[in-house]
Amino acid sequence: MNFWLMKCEPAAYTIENLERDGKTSWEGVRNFQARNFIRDEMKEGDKVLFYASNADPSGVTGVAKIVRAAYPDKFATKKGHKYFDPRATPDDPIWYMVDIAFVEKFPAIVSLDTLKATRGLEEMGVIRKGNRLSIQPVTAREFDIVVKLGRSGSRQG
DNA sequence: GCCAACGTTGGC
DNA sequence: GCCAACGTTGGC
Repeated sequence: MNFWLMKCEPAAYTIENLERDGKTSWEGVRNFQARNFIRDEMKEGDKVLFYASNADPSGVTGVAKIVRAAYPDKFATKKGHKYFDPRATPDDPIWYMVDIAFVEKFPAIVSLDTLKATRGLEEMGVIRKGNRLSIQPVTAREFDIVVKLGRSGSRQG
């Protein structure tokens, strides 16, 4: 099983939205590195740290899981849609999406400050300056540390 | 809202 | 294939 961190701005979608919806599709990834993770490595059952970006504060708000592995991002071929990409065709969809389901919401956000201050998370991409990748792999150990922090409801770790 | 960092595009 | 310009991300 693989572990991931997926970013989303609260203005677009939150862990509360996911709790309400139960599951959702994750379309609109338009970065090749992130696309490759989705297409080649994400598998049903993989666990996801749900990260709120551009938030106050930014941080991990809960856990989700992959319930459907990569399939073509249908919005890429939908003319007029904001995710439309004229290069995408049914034969070569270019972009892929997955479905994720709600697992748990943390009692308090694990803020970026906390992630940066926590021993064992030094290698996480999300704490590195300038890393804008919206989908990042995390190790099982990093995943466990963040989930423990989240369940404890501690802001300081 | 600012702007640094970075990925992508396109002229050459 | 280089690299400047451009657009986007995302912390602050």
